[in-house]
Amino acid sequence: MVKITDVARHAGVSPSTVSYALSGKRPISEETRLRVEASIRELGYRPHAGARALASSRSNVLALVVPLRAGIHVPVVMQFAVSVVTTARRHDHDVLLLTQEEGEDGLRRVADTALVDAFVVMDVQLDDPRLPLLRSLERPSVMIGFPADAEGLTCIDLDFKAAGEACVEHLARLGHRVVALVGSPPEVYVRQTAFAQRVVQGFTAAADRGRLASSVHPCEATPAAAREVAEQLLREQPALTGVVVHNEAILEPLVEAFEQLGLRVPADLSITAICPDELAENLRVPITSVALPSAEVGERAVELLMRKLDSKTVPEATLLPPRMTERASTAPRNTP
Amino acid sequence: MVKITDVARHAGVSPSTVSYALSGKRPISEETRLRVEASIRELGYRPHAGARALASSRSNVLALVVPLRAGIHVPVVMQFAVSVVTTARRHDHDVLLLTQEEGEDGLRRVADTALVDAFVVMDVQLDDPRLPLLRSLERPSVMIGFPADAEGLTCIDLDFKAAGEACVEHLARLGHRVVALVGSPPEVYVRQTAFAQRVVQGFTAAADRGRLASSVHPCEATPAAAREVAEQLLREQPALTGVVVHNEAILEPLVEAFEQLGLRVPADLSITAICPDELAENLRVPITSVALPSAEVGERAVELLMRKLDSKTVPEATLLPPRMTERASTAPRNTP
DNA sequence: GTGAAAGCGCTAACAG
DNA sequence: CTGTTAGCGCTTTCAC
Repeated sequence: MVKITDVARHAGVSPSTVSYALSGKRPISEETRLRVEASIRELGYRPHAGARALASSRSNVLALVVPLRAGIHVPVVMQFAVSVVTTARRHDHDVLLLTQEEGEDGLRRVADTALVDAFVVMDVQLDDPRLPLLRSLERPSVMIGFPADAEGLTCIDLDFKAAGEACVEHLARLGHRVVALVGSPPEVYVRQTAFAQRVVQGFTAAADRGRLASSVHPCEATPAAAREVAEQLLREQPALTGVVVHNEAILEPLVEAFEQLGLRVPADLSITAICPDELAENLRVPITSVALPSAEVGERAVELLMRKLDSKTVPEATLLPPRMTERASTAPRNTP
Repeated sequence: MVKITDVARHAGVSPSTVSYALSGKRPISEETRLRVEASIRELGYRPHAGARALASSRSNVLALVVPLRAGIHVPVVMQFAVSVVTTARRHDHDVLLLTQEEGEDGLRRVADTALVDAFVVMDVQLDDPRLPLLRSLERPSVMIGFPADAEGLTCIDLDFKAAGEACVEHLARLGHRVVALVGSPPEVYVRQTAFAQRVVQGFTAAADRGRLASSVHPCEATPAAAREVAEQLLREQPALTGVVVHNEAILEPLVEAFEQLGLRVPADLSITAICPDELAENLRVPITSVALPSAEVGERAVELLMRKLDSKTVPEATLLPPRMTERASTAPRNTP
């Protein structure tokens, strides 16, 4: 294994000069820097991560905490993860994957052993049990999602309330007067996951403001459940002409179910969704949707974390504004 | 931060004794061990990961290499990942997430910096460009999937050939004589991913052996593509009564498409799949399937890796035998 | 069964 | 602008 002293000798400088040439933490003359860089390349030198972590008390590793509870849409989680890794690498950091089997102990463990420098925490609940720990840990963290009390924490997410509002307002503009929200599985609400609730808030507030009749329907993530909800809606709300879907897993079967029940989309029923663009684009009827910007959220989360690691201040709350794309699933209300 | 010398002082022993009490690498008297353990607990001592890695040249971190190419089913990848993390933790290891943005350089980097001790490599292609590197790296690796030439490597996967055979044999036993395989997206075959090809091999071989008429149909991972394949099959193979599906994303829409085209499952058409049990169970018509044992593969992969890290020998190839579960989607051929 | 001490490879004062 | 050097906290010979 080639080490820093080998490089130093080869370049005719001291180890500290090599170290500083690498870190840029003090000025190095153009000439020696080039010589050091050449030696590094020639010898194929790679600094030992452990030695570095020990000497600098920085591991350059972030922990990504992925609980993977029931009712979450896995592809979205994966997109987050990929974008977190990609962005972390751009900042010369690696990513340690932490699932929730160990619970909060896992967080404490990797923090206490100095395995990681900071945390990206996903799937945050309104009353998340990890909050006290994250506040007490001496390492910075960024949460993807908002708890009820975010005091002293850094959070980022799509503005789900505004997303819910945007969907309703879009339908209202098209003349729809009776709308329904088909939401996440019941357990997601029971668990008090913030984002699901905020969609409901936005949906309801916008409907009330616009004097639309509205109702909310949690829905399991199975095609069968989707069909049931479709039937129920038709039965109980015959005047319904606008639907907002906030449940990736059942978007496709729900649309199919409505059509099988004799409703044409968008002629008889307008449908909008809050979901990844990729999903909305690829259905048989492309769906007007507010994008779930997983990649952007992951990227921004890591960038916030990097600023915190540099002891810079960051906003406590970052809400990404909803971005709606009109596709083939919404149309003006068919007034007979 | 509490360190090993603090614990040593508190317990009235030397640092090395604390270290050995922790690692068990040399005998410690019951009495001192208990005293050391008590001190550790009392002081809340956690060994510094970097210091440990530096002194022992073991980081106790595995790299999980997840390429995330097009055409792979994300939930399955996630299941692998979770099971890899869980099993690694059981063996006192953590998991670093490596996507393929960096390509092979990423592997080399984390190996050369001693960030990780070993690799779990997913989504292996028949002619995988990472193979030479993995062979040359001084760190052990286990591949999930089989390349064309696995010489000198350790591989594990479901026996996809046997899985393809099992599906055909099941249909043959039920009296079906004309069968089709609806496979993965074309890019998966073009890329020469081993598992997709092996399903085709097994499917075709078993069909030939049983003198069944058979055909193979790659299919994009979209509902629209599923509908097209269904229509095509009905048009071109009117005698078709048995279908094997190896494409998680389109299983549900394909079944729906067949039924909308007037075929009842299983009365007119028997369907079997190679997919996660969870998917097969939750369709409106539960599907007879060979399980994709993601969790087991991930677990076994890590266990192989642990044996290699202990310099024990392991089999080069581990093929998990297919396990078929009969559900509601297959029935004896309806002989009019 | 236990202790002393020499590193592991790097960073960051401190010194010039 | 560069070199010298003292650790960072742990493991592991070597010695008893």
